[in-house]
Amino acid sequence: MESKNSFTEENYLKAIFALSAQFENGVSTTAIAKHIHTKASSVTDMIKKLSDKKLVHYKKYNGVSLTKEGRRIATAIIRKHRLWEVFLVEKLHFKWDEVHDIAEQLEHIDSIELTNRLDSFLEYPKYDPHGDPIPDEGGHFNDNRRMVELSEMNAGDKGVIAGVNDTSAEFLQFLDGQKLLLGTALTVKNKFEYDGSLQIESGNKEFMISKKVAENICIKTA
Amino acid sequence: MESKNSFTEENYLKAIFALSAQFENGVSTTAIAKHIHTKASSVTDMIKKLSDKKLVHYKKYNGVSLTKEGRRIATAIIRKHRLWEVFLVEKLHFKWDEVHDIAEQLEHIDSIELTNRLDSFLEYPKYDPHGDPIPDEGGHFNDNRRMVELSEMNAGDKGVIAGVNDTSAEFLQFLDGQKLLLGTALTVKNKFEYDGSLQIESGNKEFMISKKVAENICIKTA
DNA sequence: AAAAATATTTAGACGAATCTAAAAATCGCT
DNA sequence: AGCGATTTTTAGATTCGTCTAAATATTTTT
Repeated sequence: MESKNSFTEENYLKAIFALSAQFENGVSTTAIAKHIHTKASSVTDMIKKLSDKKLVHYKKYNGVSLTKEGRRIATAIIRKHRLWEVFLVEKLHFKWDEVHDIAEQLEHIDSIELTNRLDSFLEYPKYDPHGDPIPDEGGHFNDNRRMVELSEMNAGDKGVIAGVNDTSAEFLQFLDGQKLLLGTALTVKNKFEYDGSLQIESGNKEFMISKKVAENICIKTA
Repeated sequence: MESKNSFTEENYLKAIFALSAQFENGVSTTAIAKHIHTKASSVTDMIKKLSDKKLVHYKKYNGVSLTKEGRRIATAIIRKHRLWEVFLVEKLHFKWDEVHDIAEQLEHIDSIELTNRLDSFLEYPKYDPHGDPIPDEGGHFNDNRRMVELSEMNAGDKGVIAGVNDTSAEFLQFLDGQKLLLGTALTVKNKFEYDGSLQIESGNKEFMISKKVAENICIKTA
């Protein structure tokens, strides 16, 4: 029996999933609070509810992690979010930095049939417009690519922009202004060790990128 | 300043709009309660809130009607609902009787830009798969369709059942048995001139209708 | 190892949306 | 006009998600 989780519960599960990548041994209350812009006490309350529903493992003062069922729900939401992003960019011609807020709403639409038909309509895309892999119906992320941060690359290396670590509107607009779009091919011409900045060639232009920016650009390398 | 109405508020506004067609001089509390499957006391509470927000006109014991702003919001939701229904049927190949529940969710997605791009993607449809007119961005329903008797239609014509000439119990029961209800969309597949009978497709079924029956069914056609 | 700083949980309250039960107003009928 | 039936509103309780403030546990520093 599907008991129909609220949007709020789904957002907590999604946040815990996202943070689980960084905090391997249980996600902290404050990390979640920061991530969803709420207070630690609210997080504790919600975690208790999710724990009662057996969607998270929880022991007081010990951090939280998803159960199998919790992970299933979280990946289903991510699948929906990313499929809708593909739809918005490829069919409705939104720019890839405009779609997040809308997808954030669409991801909660509850219909497995809809999700699978959307997947088919979009011809089973493997990656969303930000370069993030789209899990299959079973929740599996099949990403065979080698992704490195631009900051890890060296002079002479080539690659294609396939994602970002910072998804804030400011950063995305900055990239857009620099014409650093997804799928943009680039070559590292030079790396300056004293401040970690990189000289980049893309298309016919050359320009400098700071270490901080380079750490937030993910490159798919051959 | 858009103050962001809750899903619940939006559903009340939609219900009041729908019921306003029948109950010309103010919609009753119980009518709304029946329509949204809730209790009259809940309706009274919500109406007070909507009245405070100036979305409905309300005087105790006197029924309720939409203000200009309330009507604007209601038609915007109907516009979204019907556009999404077109998307689900035409692009994702749902059948027209499967889409209501999903559209009921999608209609609350908050993005004017999304709605207008969807409209454009669908090539500005005038009617939804149930034959109901889709209002424009200004909330105007431009329904130019004529009412004709089914017997006047020809092969290839599409329309929606909008009335009957014969109101006898026998005839209405016959229609009910054939699932030819008000609002049912249908297509004329073939017309046989020697007896005036028609081959009709409705939903996923096909069947024959005699000239006599066809003369008593009124169709709204584009 | 004790004190200070930080993280987490508890306690208590609030607004939203709902319900039940009861009171008040209106309607319908003779 | 008045009485009963129906409709509508009020009063009070409940659940959900949130908050602040205070209490408790853990971690860091000295």
